Amino acid sequence: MARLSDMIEEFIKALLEESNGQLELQRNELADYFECAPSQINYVLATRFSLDRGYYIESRRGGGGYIRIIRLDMDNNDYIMYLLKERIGNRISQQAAEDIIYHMFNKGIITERESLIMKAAIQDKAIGIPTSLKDNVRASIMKAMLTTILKLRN
Amino acid sequence: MARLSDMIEEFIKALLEESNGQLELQRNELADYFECAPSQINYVLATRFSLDRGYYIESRRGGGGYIRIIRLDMDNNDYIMYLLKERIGNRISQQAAEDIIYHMFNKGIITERESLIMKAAIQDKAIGIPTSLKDNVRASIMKAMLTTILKLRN
DNA sequence: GTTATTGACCTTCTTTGACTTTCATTTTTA
DNA sequence: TAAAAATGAAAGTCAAAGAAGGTCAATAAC
Repeated sequence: MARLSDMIEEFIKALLEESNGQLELQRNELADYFECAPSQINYVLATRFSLDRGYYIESRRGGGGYIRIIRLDMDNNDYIMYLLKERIGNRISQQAAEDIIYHMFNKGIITERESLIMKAAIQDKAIGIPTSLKDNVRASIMKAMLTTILKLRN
Repeated sequence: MARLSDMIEEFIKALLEESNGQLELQRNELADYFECAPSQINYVLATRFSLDRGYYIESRRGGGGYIRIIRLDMDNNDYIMYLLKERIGNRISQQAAEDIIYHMFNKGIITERESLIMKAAIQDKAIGIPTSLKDNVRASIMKAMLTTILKLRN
């Protein structure tokens, strides 16, 4: 017997196929359809549609809420995926982050303006908390920005 | 599902477009038109036409009352200076920061891509430290990015 | 022993309605 | 007839209900 998670995964992938790699769905609706707990959907999204696997998820709560799933083009984004999955872990120094940003600009992944804005955001001075945590916060901000860029390049 | 709030927002924005950035309306009339509670209009004004998003509201009660919505139009450099020197102090919430970024995009100070990168950098999730400090770090990052943008413009 | 499933509880955003305040107009009243 | 009171016509406020999605830990299945 096929596992529920797998069935939901297949279902979503079929929808993504039909809809050109981007779709919006209602969590409760989908849970109803599969007669499962709504949180089952979150489980499937977390395990099968993670960033690692090349998907980006955004959602909104409240009336008119939704879950949006975006399939990322991994092939054309090797470098960013490498940065997210391997290069940047829990911590990164300002110098290393700047080098990465500079490199992205050189490769034409981001504009010069974008590179300057990003550099501003990851400066020691901007983060301004005890040094022990700075590199952690920087890594986290850096990954958030990179993830957004990944989405943009789709 | 289309949210009522969004429909009302769009409607008002269209009216503003037609009327050169300033308009007067009757709360009850608009509520009638959308068949909703009058206070729904207040909700839309508070969430979508806030100062941070670049609108100013005045109103008058009683017979012949009205609500006036004014789209603010400040010189872009002045606006950034205002943000740096007055609006953003030591702390700022994610919502307020997002509203400001949205407004800057609307005014053409930054591109959409830049706005998304900036939003990524100031998310709660990206900053990821004790809540008590988040707003401080966000204010600091926000100001660093704005300072860079200001430089770019001169 | 890892992967799935469920359910209880939480957070966010929207919508509604009851009650309040303000202002203009009309009606009383000294 | 001028001040005061009543009336009605707005808009404002706030809390509760409703409508989503999120989290996490306990169990179940493999």
